[in-house]
Amino acid sequence: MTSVNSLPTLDEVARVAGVSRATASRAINGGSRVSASARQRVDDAVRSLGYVPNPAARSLVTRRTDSVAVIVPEPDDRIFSDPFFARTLRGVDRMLAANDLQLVLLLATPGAEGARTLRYLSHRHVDGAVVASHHRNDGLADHLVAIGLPCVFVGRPWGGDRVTYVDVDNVAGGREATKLLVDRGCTRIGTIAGPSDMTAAVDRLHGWHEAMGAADLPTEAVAIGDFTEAGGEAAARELLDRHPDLDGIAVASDLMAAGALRVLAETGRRVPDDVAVVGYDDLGVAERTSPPLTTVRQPIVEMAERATRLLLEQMDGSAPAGAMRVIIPPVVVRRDTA
Amino acid sequence: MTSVNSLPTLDEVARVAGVSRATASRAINGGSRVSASARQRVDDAVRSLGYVPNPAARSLVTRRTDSVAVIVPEPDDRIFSDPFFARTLRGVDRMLAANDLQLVLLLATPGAEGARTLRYLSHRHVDGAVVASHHRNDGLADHLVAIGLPCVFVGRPWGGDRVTYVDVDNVAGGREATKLLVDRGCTRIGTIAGPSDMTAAVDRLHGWHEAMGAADLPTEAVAIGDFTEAGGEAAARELLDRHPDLDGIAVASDLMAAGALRVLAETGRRVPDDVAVVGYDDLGVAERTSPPLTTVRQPIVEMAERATRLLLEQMDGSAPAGAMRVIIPPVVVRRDTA
DNA sequence: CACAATTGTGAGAGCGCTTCCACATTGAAC
DNA sequence: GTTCAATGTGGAAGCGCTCTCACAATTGTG
Repeated sequence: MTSVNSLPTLDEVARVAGVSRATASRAINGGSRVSASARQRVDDAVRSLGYVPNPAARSLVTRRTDSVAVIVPEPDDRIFSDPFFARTLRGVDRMLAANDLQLVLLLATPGAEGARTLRYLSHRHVDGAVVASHHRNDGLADHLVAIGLPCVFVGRPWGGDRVTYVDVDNVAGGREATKLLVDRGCTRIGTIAGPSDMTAAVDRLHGWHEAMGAADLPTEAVAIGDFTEAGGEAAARELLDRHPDLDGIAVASDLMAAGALRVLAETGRRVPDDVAVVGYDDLGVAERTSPPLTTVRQPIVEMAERATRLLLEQMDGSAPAGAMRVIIPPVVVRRDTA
Repeated sequence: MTSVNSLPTLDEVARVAGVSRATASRAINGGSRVSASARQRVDDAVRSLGYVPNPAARSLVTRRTDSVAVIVPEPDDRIFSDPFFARTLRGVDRMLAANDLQLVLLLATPGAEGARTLRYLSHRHVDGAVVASHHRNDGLADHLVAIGLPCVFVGRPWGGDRVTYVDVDNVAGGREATKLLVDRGCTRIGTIAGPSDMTAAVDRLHGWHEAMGAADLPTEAVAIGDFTEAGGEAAARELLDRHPDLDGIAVASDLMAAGALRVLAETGRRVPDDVAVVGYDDLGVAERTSPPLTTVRQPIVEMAERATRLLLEQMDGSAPAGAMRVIIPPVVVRRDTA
């Protein structure tokens, strides 16, 4: 009951329960091979002493820490605005909680800070890692493979077949989104792509090119944004400046699309009549734009859960040897902008 | 160099360096009382073996874990939309990183899940805790005090003088915001308050009452929102329904204010000419509403950093005995809605 | 030149826990 | 009644590290 100084140890529990430390340990850890009466006495002792096992001592011998890192290698500003991260965290946490594992969040700003993250991982402070969204050349995948830490990426990583990952089929998503514009009769279709150091952005742009090629349409109208609303605004402005006659835009994220919609409204273009727009993500933003955004759904929470499940399999050794990949088909969500 | 199976231990480092384990340990831990040559040999050995200390073993003897929990006891949906959490995380992480501490994120959904969080904390998996935004009756403050874990709250906790916290003066903030409306000549001023189980919401409402009382204005027009945009929308609708003649609204958060602005636009009211609006938070949302929102700034990142600094003092014993509180004065930010 | 103070070092005792092993007990099988 | 497995139990060996303590080697002081 007293909480100051030196918490009760397993020895004390054993003494109070009148059993050996070994038996007490077994009783506490789901123990098989413990008589009902012993277990009962141990339980009582635990309760009356307020005993809680010392995780350091335990993990010293079990070689497990029962915690998992979520690594978010992202420049600060995006974390604030993008619903992506929060949802990823939620999906992972939900899965971990169900397995009595703790989530350790690593906010890995690139550069010198990144070294800190790598160091932490090397120390085997965690049993595994989920990497949320990573950029080219951050070396994370390589490092994780090198130290042999179980890990899963949410979103296709660069140099991708060495690690397990879960992703939406972004090429197909980009293609479908663009096709929607083609099918409604648009002929001058531009795109606002994401930063070219992220696979999701590259893949969606690739999909756009595929659809444009299939429809025999020109592919000059490309602008790059940074997945933020402000970035989308700037990109839209640039795009419309260069191609004032666009009648359709495929945007690589809803947040950017929201920015683009604002520019379209400002410049007196009606959506979708003058310019049709398709976004990407459908994480809550798309429902709130005006008009509500037609978009491609990324089931982030589900992806995160799936990824975490794969990680758990790696951690308990039940996963097959190589790197696995799970590709989820995209779903187009029709609202009012296309 | 090999990474599979059994990492190198301190013993091996010592052997390779030709010193005792004790000396190796000293050399590695900023050691005083180690000759330059010994230190050099140990450093070389560490490098060549790729040695990293085992944190479990270390914390077993030092009784420190070098990690700090951030507890976010919040229903899921808010975490996604509110910039508050991301910024808090960033402030805390920045401070922890500077002190070589790790951030362990505890997403504590209430109820059964809450028990998991409490259990984790009892286990002394962390050296301290920062609690981000807490609700009445979650018992967190009591529990933390009971187990004697160093902790700091960001935002005034319920039953507040038992734990250290950092907060903006929300009463003053609510008062100033309302006064702004009074001073510009509004006489029929309503408010959209936050949920009454959060101190920030209660305090801001209190400030509103103070300002209204001082100006001798009626205080019937109160609606309650949940700090989300959708909640603000609903509350605004209700408020205008009951009091169609309002000429000013003090809203307890920018997100809710954004919802309210939309309702005002929909119902054909001009802002600020017909109805003036003041928000609260200024975390990026306020700049993007149309028109841009006059609001009260909460310097969240700074608060989080301050809180973390206080926590660190508690952890290293340099803090004074009792519970401390830091109250930051609010700053009104004028834009176009009032 | 004797003595004390300082510095660097290694032996060894734990930190609190899990788990292997050996040793009773017991009950079933023949 | 003997033989064997199954079942509980405790002793004891670590897990990898830090840190106290005793001791040797060095330096400084009178």
